[in-house]
Amino acid sequence: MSAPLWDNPPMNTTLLSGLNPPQLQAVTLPRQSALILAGAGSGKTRVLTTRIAYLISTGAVSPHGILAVTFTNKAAKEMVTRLSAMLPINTRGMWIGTFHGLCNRLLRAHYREAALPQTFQILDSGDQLSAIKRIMKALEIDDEKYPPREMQNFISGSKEQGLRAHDVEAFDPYTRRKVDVYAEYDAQCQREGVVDFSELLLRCFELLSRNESLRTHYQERFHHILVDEFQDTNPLQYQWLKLLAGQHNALFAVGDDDQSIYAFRGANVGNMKDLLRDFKVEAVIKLEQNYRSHGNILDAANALISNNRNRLGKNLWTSEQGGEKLRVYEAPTDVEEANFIVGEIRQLKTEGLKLTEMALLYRSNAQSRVLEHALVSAGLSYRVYGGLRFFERQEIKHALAYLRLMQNTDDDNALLRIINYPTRGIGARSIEQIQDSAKMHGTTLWDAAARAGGKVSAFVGLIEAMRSATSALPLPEIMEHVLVHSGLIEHYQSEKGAKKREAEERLENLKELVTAATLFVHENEDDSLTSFLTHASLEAGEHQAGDQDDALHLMTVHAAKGLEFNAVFITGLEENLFPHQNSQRVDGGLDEERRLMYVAITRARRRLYMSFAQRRMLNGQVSYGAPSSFLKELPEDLLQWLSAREAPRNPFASFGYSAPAAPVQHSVSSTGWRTGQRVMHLKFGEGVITGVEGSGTDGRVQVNFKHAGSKWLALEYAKLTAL
DNA sequence: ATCTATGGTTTTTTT
DNA sequence: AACCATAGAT
Repeated sequence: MSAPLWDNPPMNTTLLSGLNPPQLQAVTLPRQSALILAGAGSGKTRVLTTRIAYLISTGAVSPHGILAVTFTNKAAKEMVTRLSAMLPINTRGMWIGTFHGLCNRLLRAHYREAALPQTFQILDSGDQLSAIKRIMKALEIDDEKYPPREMQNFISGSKEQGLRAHDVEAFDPYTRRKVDVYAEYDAQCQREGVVDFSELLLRCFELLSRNESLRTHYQERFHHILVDEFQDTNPLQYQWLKLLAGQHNALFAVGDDDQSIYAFRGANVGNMKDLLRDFKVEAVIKLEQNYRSHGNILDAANALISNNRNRLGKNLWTSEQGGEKLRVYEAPTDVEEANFIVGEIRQLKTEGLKLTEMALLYRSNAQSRVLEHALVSAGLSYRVYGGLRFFERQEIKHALAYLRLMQNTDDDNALLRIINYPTRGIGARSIEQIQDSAKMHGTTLWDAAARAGGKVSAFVGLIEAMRSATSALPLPEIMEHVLVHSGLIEHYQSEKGAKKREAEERLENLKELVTAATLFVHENEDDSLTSFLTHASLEAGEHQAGDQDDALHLMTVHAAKGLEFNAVFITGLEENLFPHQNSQRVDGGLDEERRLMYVAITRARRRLYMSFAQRRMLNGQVSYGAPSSFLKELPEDLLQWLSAREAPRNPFASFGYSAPAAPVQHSVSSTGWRTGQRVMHLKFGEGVITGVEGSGTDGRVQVNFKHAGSKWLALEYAKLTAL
């Protein structure tokens, strides 16, 4: 253990300074279970990390005795970073991580007891779905009647409740069939030595509940368990925590019921009330002072969330009263909404606000397209968070599948993915034969393939050759070898025509994969292939380069939780989009959407824009939407409408309320040009109007050209064509 | 066996 | 608009 730092606790002056009374109370609480109700922007992360630092530096516990759980890798990383800044300790060996990451760690350490192969691999949701499809085909189940996606939700959902197939109550034949698939799926995963996300948790839970000595060992070790975003825990996670806490340990849970936005994934806010009961919690501390947002923003958020029932009750306040009003903009179309936003961003930029200080939020990933397009035309740099992650790209998954198969030949999923990619003359017919043979002999596909001849045995030979050629190589070189000898590189290089560009990007990504491997080897003690593959599954999205650039943040509202920005744009505030249509089918769905809106609003420190469009492209066709009902739930006197309300273009739509007309911004000026208009110039080429001055032919316009940059042009001379 | 065209379906949010 | 699965063409 590290030297006792608790001889001279300097934290009373530095560590604890600046905490408000409830924060201080939470941080210095004696060892007992507690629930900290921490509102948005109330210093939740600070309290959590400071408490850990406090416990360690006062000698209450050694770093070894702490278990800190978060939901995202980002949050875990943040905690570690802050902690190392507060304390001169090595955070490396500490158990700080996500539920999935920690369970993985535990299962790796006790793989035998958990009945898993040492190098078990993790299926991401895509892998899981294809595994399920495979099972369904084998069981000859009609995928019209049983959509694979639904099956996936059923299986994951059951696991998140802590239910194995035989635990699920099936009263009707329909459900019984699903249970069959669940059971068969689990058996298949076991055969192949793979686990899905929820299996990590369930397997870990079962391991601890069955194995008393192991359970006791960890219970005695983790004297203090701290959980972030407790409102997002599902029943299984809660049971897992209970198990580790045992009778004697303290569970320090931090959460905000108003920010519970993952019920669709099995999260159960009810866990907060259960915690109070199960742990006989006496310390409920509310952090209600918000240090983030101006008063108007907070007032709007509070007004909105007050429409929800069954809240634990919290009153968020700030000493920063007032501030700007919330700006609301109604655009005719999604494209014009995007152009408006671009205009505002430019303005904010000239006022000195950095792009990184601004965020563009939307309800669903598909909405980023239009926004991105406008940003590209305007030459503004941005960064999309979430969406398709690096390790989820098909070329990356293909490359990794080779590695997985090389390491674990039982992995049928991996084999099927690459046996004919790139194409090597093994078609559907051959694959079927292999599957039949495997079934008949009761072996894995790999063994069946090894028995076959011709092209199939050539494939088997290829994998084996790669394995022996790379067995002694460091990770990045293994990677390179596989990329070349699998034929992936050549395959993408030979792509031409329409797919050329796409293939080039894929090649770039493959190169990037080698870089990622190199980086991984440098940063991790355990630089084994298994470890890297685990990293790829568990931290698929964390791979973000160029964070230091001044770039705008684009992300879903979900992804924005926990973040804050000086200026925030909430876009697509239309009924059926936000709140989302599908939420109406679910019990309590609207309340969850409202909490989501609450999260969105409370991301903003100073300025908040909310916009919507009368018309937008949705699923490939034009749709007309009414303004989001959430806008009506915001106090009118906190809002500033930026657009005059035009008559709705849709004769069938009638928006039930009107707002005071405000000066129109970005309207067509007397020059005949308006900002956001795409134009063509004979010499400079394509561009977008970003500013208009003067009137008639005396005026001039500012155009940002794709290639020639930004220029002011006198209308009298410049020949501009509208695009 | 593989490529291409077609048509039907789809997307909410994610560790 | 993009993705997928399947049928038909090569």
